Amino acid sequence: MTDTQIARRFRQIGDILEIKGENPFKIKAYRTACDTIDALEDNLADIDARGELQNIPSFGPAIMGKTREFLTTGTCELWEKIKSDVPAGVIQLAGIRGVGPKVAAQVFKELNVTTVDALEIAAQNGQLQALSGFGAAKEKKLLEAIAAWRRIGSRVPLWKALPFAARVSRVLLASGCVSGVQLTGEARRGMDTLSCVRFLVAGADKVAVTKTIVDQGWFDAEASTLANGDITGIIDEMPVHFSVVPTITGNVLLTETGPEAFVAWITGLLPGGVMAEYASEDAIFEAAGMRFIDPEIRDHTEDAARVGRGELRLVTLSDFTAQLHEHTTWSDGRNSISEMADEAIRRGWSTLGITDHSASLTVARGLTTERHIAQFEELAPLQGHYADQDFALLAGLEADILQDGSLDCAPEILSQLHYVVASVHIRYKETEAQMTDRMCTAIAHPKTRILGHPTGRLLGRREGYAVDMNAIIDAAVKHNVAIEINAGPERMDLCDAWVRIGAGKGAKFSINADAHSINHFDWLPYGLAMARRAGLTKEQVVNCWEPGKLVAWLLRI
DNA sequence: GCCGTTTTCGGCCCGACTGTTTTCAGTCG
Repeated sequence: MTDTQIARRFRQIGDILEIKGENPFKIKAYRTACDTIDALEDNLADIDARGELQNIPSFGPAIMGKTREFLTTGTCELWEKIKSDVPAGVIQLAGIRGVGPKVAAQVFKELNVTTVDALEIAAQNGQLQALSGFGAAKEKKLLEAIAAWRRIGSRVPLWKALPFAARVSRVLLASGCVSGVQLTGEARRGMDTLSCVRFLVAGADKVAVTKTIVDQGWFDAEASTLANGDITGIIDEMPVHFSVVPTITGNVLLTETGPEAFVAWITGLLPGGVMAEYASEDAIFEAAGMRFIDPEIRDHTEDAARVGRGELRLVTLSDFTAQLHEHTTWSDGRNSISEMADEAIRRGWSTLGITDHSASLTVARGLTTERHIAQFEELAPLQGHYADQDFALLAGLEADILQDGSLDCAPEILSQLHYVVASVHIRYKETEAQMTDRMCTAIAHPKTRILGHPTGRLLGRREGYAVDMNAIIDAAVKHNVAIEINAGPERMDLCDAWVRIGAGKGAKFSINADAHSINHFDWLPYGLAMARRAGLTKEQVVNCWEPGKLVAWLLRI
């Protein structure tokens, strides 16, 4: 078995055990094993040959033993025992909001429901009301949840595609017959969700490359090889397309990246209006009399043209001077204040705002007034220490926007803070009018400088709350509050379409990793993707401003 | 299941919300 197949088996074992009602921590252990294997640099067989399996974090005796069974026999005792206990469709049911493992198991056992379609029909026919714990209201909500699941599930979130792409690159490049791997299409253009994950794979021996791809055991079912040698199929429920080419030329890369309208436009600017063979994309743009046009802006030809003419420069990672929305061990973060600050310095930033959760978010150990005072006592000497290094450590707070729109923080604490990131975490299910009022009230608070993850969406999991985003943007502009582009991979919130509208209304933005550990700063490209697709420049992003200007703005000086 | 260790076994995210129930189970953040 390949490592990918072994990882997949561990995930399937976890899924089945969950429906069977096993110990949740055991389930988590199998899922962790899957993620660990996916992230391994080396392959399992080599690691085992060196006798180093036990050195892999999250590998204990049980996972290690089953890994060896998979490596030597292609299966394991536990898998053979449980694999036919729960149909795959039942596991899928648990992905619907409001349906968890218990309900999935219940409808499977009592109604023999094994697919989402069957569950929908059962709900439409009122069959679920016969089950204990079900009533008309729950049945109605379930039908809505299934509709939402269909909307959400129809596209692949970028956060799911990128780690997969990294694995594809690593494995294919190590195979010996592949000379280059490039992610193209919507993913290269930085879209938050994709209709298909597309790759260009280069290799002199096309037959060998194709065989290598198919033999990895990635595909959920049989992959299809098209007439031109391309391979398509479903991997981990993602539509995936591999274009196999001898070398990755500029014209192939440009065409595969798309979109079609952009390719047609740039082709029209080329000599003779024809796309000839170019070694690189740079060569194409040069021939068209343009500078390099970033993939993220290619969906908007007018902006793309401005980039090409050198009139628009999109914000980039190196433009950041600050991060303004960060958590530490004071709430639900994994690193201390000084660890976060040291990391910020290492990354070349000059300002870091510490914004732990507020008291009402008890799950995340939000700061009570007493603990806030204690945090100030820790912060004060650190601020002096870092000031000596020309680094500003700011006392902030991610304050919950309470139901009445007030900030979740005592006035005596609020007055001591440098600024507040105001976010909605609780009571999502208000009407649009209520939520809009609530958020506009929070935006109007003088301490609020950033509106955190404005829509509350979670890609692939949850649609945002109902809110009038036009009214929110107007309020943010009026009160000089920056709208966050949260770079959490599952959030990418605000989305590019609204960022574009906001920018048109003169809004400011703040791109934040919402980091809960020093590694989470690596997420910034997800937020940048939204900003760059919307055509933002560094002037429109407050945490790209020079430190003096930024701090003055934060403090409303 | 794994982990950390008082090297043997308890802790591991826990409380709010919802729709059911008639005191609670399941889901979610």
